[in-house]
Amino acid sequence: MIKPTGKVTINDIARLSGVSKKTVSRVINDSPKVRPATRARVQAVIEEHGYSPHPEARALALRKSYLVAMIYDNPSPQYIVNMQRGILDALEHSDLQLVIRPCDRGEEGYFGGIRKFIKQQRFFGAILPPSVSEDQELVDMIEESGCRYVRIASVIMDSPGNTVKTHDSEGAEKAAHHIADLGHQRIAHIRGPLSFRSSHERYRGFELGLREYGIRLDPGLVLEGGYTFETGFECARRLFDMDHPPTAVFTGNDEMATGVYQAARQAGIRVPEDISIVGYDDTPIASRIWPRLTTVRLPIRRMGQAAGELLLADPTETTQRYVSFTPELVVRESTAPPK
Amino acid sequence: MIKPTGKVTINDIARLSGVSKKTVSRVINDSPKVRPATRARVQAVIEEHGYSPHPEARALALRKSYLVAMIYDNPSPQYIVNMQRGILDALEHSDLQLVIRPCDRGEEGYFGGIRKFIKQQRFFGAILPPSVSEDQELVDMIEESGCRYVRIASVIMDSPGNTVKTHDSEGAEKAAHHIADLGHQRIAHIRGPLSFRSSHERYRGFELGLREYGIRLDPGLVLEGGYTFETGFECARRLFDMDHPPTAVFTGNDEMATGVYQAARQAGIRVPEDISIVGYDDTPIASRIWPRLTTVRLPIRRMGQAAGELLLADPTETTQRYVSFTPELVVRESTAPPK
DNA sequence: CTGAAAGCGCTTACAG
DNA sequence: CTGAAAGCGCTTACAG
Repeated sequence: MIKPTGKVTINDIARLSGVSKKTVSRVINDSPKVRPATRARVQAVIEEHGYSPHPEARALALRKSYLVAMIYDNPSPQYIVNMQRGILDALEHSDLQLVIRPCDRGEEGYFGGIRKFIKQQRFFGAILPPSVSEDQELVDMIEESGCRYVRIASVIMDSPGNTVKTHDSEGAEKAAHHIADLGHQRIAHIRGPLSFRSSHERYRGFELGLREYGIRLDPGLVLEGGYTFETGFECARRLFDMDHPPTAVFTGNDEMATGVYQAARQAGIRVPEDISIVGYDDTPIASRIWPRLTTVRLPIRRMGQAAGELLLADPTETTQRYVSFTPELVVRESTAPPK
Repeated sequence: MIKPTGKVTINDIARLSGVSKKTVSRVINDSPKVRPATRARVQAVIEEHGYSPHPEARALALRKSYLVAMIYDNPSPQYIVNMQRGILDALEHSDLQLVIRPCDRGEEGYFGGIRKFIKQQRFFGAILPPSVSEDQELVDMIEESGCRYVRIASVIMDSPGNTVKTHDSEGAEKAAHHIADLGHQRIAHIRGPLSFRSSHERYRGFELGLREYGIRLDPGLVLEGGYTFETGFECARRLFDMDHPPTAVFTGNDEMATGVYQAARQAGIRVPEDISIVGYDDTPIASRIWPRLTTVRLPIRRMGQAAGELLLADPTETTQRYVSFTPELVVRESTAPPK
C-alpha cells in the first residue's frame, strides 16, 4: 500500500521503520543523537520510498525560507545569465532555490512591486546587482523587512558582509593606459547614463589613467550615452562630425562600442586605422565583431558566486574585509597607434 | 504593541479586527461569504499592518506549491533572458514565483540532479524550452512526479495542453525562398547539432524551401556545426576551401553565422558580394554585426508567456488546438544576388 | 538514544 | 454570514 511518489510523509517513514517521526526528523537533519543502526534502518526506508521532506512544511516549522531572490535591472543578457549561474554555483550544495525578479527602475510600480515581492515571500535573502544595488531607498526597505541581502556595486555603500565590490575605475584606468601607450592624444569617452554609479566610476578611472600619462581628458570629448547600441551610435556620430575628431574612444560598455563601429562604417572611418575603440564588459559580441574589440573584462560569474557565498555565510562571523574584484584589460584588434 | 513587520500573523489580524481567523482567511481568499462591512474592517486592519499571509503556511494548508521551475540548457543568453521575461509576464498576476535551473545535458549528474530538484520542490509546474524539452526520459520523470509541465519545441511530442510549438521548419523555408529568389544556385547549409530537434526541423524546412524552387540541396554542401561561433567558423572554412565554393549559406543559428563572417574575412571573401549569409534567431548580434545579418526571428518572449499561460490554465479545460508560433524572415544587408 | 505533545501559520469541512 | 476544531508535514523543547 505504497502511496504515489511525492506523497510519502515523515509519518509513513516513521511507521515503516518502526520509530517515531521525531527520530526520522533527526535522521533527516543529521542530528548526532541517533544510534547508527537506527539511522541506517531509517535511511534505507527513506531511500526505498524516495522520500524527501516537504520543503514548505520544513520552512514553516523552522521559520526559515529556502528561497533566494535576485533582483535586477541590468540590460545585458550575458551579464544576467552569467550572474545567475554564479549565484547558483554558490547555492548548489545548500537547499536554497533561486527566484528571479527582473525590473525597470524607470517604471511606475517599480518600488511598490518589489516591496510586495519582498514582504510576501520573506526570502532567505536577496542579491542585488547594479544598478538596483545603488538604490538606497530600495535597500533600506529590504533591510527593514528583515531580509538579508548582498549588493554588487562599483562603490562601497554598505558593510563588508553586504557587499561585493567591483573596481570599475581600475578597469577604466587600464583602458586609459593602453590608449595612452599607443600614443593617442585626442581621446574621447562615451559614458554610461548618470543614474549608474558604474558610469561615474569608469569615467573617473579613465580620467585618472590619462592624467597619469600627463593627458587631460577634454570635457568636450566626453559624451553621455545610455549603455545601449543606439546611444553609442549617436554619440559616435557627433564625435565624427567634429572638425578635429578623436583618434581613440573609450566607451562605458561593449554595447555602445558596437554602436561606434556602426557609425564609423557609415562615415567611412576605419577601425583601428582611423579610430581606436575600447569597450567594457567583454561580452561575447566583443570577440565576434570585426575587428575584435579591445575591452575590459569583469568575472561576472565569479562575482555572482561570491555574492551567493556571502549571503550564505554566517552573519555573526562579521567579515572585516570587502570581497572585491578587479577587472583586466583584454587587448584585441580594435586598437592601434594613431596615424 | 505592534510586532515587527513581516511577523504579523492571521491571528493578530483576527484579534485586532474582532473576528475569527477563519473570517480573515475568507477575506484573504476572496470568499463571497463575508458581510461587506466585516470585509472592509478586516481589510483595513490588513492594510494598516502590512499583513500578507505566510506563503509556506498557505502552500502547506492548500497542498499546493507556488513555485514554477524553468529548466533549460539553451546556450543563448538572449534566448534565456527573453524567455524568462515572457514566463514572468504570464505569472505576473498570479502569486507564483519563478525558480530557474540551468543545466547541461552532457554533464554527469544531469538527470539525477533534476530529478532530485523536482521531487524535493514539488513545483506547481515546470517549463522546458529546447533542447531539454526534447528529452523524453526527463519529461516522463517529471510527469511521473505529478508535476505539471509545458514544453516548448519545434516538433510535437505531447498533447496541446503541454506544448508550445514553434514552426522552425517554416522559418527555414522562408530563408530558402529568399536565397532562391536572389538567384543563388550553389547553396550551403551549416546545421545545428543532431541532438537538437530544431536543427533537423531547420534543415528539413530549408531543403523543402529550395525544392519548391526546383533547387536540390547538395548533400556535400551540408555541414554539421554545434550552434557555436567556433563551429560556424570551422564549417565556413571548409566551404571556402572548396573548388567551387557556395555563393550563399544558411546557418542553423546566428551564432554560427558570426563564425562564417569571421572565416570570410580571413579568407578575403566579401559579404554579401561573394557570399550571402542567412542566420536564425535574430539575436541582438544580428543587427550589430556588419553587414547586418539577414535572419529568421522567433518571438521568444511571447513564446515564454504562452508557455506560462498554458501552465496556469485549468487542465480540465482541455485545449484541442496547439499553441504555435511562426517565425518571420528579417531581411538585412548580408544577402544579395550572386555575382 | 528515543518518544508524546505542542506549535509553525494557514485552510477546510462541519456546525451553527 | 461566522466560529471552534482538526489538519497540512514538519521541528523544537521537554521528559524519560
